[in-house]
Amino acid sequence: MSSRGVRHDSMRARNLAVVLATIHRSGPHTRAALAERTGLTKTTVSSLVADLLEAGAVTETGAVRAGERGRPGVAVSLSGHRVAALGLEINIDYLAACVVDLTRTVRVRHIIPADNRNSDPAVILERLRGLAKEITAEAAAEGLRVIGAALAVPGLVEGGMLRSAPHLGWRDVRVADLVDVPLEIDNEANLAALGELWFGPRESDFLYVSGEIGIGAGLVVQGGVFRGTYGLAGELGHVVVVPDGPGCRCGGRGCLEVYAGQDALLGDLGSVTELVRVLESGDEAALEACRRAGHALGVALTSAVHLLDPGTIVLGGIFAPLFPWLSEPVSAGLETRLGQMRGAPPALAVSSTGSDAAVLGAAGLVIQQIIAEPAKLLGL
Amino acid sequence: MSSRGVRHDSMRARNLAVVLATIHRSGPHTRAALAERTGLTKTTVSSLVADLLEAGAVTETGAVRAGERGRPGVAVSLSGHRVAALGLEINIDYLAACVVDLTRTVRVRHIIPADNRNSDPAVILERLRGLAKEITAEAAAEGLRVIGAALAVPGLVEGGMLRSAPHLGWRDVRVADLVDVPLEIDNEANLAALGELWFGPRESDFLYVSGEIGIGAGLVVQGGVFRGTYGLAGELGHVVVVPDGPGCRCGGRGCLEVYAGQDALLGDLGSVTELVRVLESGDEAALEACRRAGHALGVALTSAVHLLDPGTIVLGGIFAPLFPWLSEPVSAGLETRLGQMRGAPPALAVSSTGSDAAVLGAAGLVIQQIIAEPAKLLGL
DNA sequence: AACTTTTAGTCCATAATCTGTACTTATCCT
DNA sequence: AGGATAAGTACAGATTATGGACTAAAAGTT
Repeated sequence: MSSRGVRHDSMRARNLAVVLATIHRSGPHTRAALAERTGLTKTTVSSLVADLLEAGAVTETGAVRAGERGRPGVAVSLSGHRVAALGLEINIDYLAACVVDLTRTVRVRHIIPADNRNSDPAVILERLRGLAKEITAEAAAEGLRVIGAALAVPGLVEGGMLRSAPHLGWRDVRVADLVDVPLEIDNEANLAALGELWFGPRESDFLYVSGEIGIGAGLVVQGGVFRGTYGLAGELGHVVVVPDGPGCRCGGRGCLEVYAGQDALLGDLGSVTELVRVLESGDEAALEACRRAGHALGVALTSAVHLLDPGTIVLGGIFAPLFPWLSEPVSAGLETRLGQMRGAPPALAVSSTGSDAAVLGAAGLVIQQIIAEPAKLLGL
Repeated sequence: MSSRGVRHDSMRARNLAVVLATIHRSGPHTRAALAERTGLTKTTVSSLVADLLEAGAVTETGAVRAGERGRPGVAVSLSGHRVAALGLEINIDYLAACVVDLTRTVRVRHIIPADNRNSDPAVILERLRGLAKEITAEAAAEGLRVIGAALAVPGLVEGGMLRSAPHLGWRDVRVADLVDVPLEIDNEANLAALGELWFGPRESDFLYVSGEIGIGAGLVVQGGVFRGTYGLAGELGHVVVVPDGPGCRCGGRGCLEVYAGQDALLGDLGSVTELVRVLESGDEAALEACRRAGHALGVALTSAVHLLDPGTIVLGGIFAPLFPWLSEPVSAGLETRLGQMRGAPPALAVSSTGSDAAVLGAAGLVIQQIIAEPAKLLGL
């Protein structure tokens, strides 16, 4: 709730953002079409587009004939040639980075396998800094200037600081000076949700369920992630499934994570790939684990639907490859439990962005910021 | 997400709103203080304040000395003398209406007891129309012009239409032409949450839990109510407490409502007042019912806290008079279950607005709109 | 082939609004 | 009484959007 007044310069900044956002949301437009949609005059739009062209945010991409007669307009599209966003991720067993241009095209991508459990933050961050430098240079070779970055971490983030990442064994780590552009830090599940929004087929509001070692969720509302008062919202993994169930590492009992976390699903198996293999061969213990997890997910998601009212539920992370075995029990659970309360339960979908969701979402967050505040980030 | 461009008139409209909102949030200000806080110049603020004075939204209320020396400034405060908001409520056993001025002072208030269960919408709405007319006239006698209204109903609202109100026995009722000013309709729990925000001691984000026959909740985030994709968010009453518990009227099993709804709490007793009396006399069955309800609330709220991350939890409706008996088991449940996950569980508080919360919140919603868009609603 | 219609985009004078400096007003301090 | 300090106002100037006139480019019409 900005309580700052609007001045001439912020009026123009806002109008630049409106034009850019319109192109971003609805594809290439002629200046005339932009004027129509934004309610601004053709003159004003021309002037705004001129600034955006100069800043390299948009390009003119040939003539389009609007109706049958009249002078054809010139389509103005987002430019993939000048500015770009850097996405970074620290996870349990890898470091990842990608550079994405304004058209949401992934231009460069790197993943370094690593065992980051109980690691020294300084060492890992130094390695990540190197990776960022390298990938920024590769982007520069393609003519792209990275103007912002975001970092996804598997833990709780508050005030730009990593408060705790149990699986990394990190506490209160300040991430600064990693790159020489503005850097955002956010939770893996939140950014994976944005990844699904920006690089998947989603259009509207949805709840992204991120199955990793823990289970997180990111609720996307009106193009942004709902974070709650302290940024701790979306902890689906600790929603209560059985009030007197087995103890959970969080101190609670019968949390979803106990039934559907990676450890519960894998049992003795070493990896999700392996689990999928034995599921395909019809292994009864594995099938039963999936049924149990699906049932628990159905219960927790029922509570989540009642509280959050998402339009769609997207299963991601390790739940994505397991979707064929989870989908049935989860949607059955939702259907019988939600029953009379609403027309139909939210649609259940599988994530399309795979394990890249979080890095991609990190880059997407930056692109979102560029489009929301072009004047600030493009130096207009 | 407005995609409309900013023009000169919308710039001014925004600045009027910024000034008014600053006074509303932080009390009377001199023009100089407003300039400081909004980032606008003194000149601009003077001009904006002049318009707001003329529209009757603010008044000058005497001199204030800022520092030690210098000319004293003139405090500009919200005016309670010209414009007002109408709050309306249809509930199971009464109709209510109130007129509130911009200073949040309740100027007129009426409650008509009535048995609205399984009633004819047309009849009740006609009665409400009469009540609205009457109270508007009484406000006019005090010099107040009602410029907007909102209606609280115990049911699901979608697209300005009452989809279903099970306890009234209403379905798909269109409420139009009830009054001759713009009318909003919303769910009782959502508006009660706003009532707590506007007329209670709350400042920041909180989850308002509304105990009535059903149990609803309204999450207040950044001054507004979080509604979800279809406006169905906050159905705390059907969060799963025991996955295989007793069936609920919603079709699910073991919902919170089964354990902590009015029916479960009252047992054979006729009213909450009566329940309080027997609790005070130490009736063991009643105490046990409260403990059970408190335990169930603790479980459901744990899930809610993990998903929504509210700063505070406010118990309202019938939970308010029962707070002395519920507070202990609820906060114990939250504390042990949330344990390691966050610093401390959200504070647990009792609602101060009593059974008026929803009507008051309805009026508060209108005032919120006046303050957010003064140019539109005051005709500037 | 020339003329008309239609739509896109630009030019330029005008209008709306905010800014900044100078000025007036009101109070306290010495 | 004179000076210092802060609030509020006046007015010229700056910024940005508007609106109508103009140019540009295409298709239809005669």
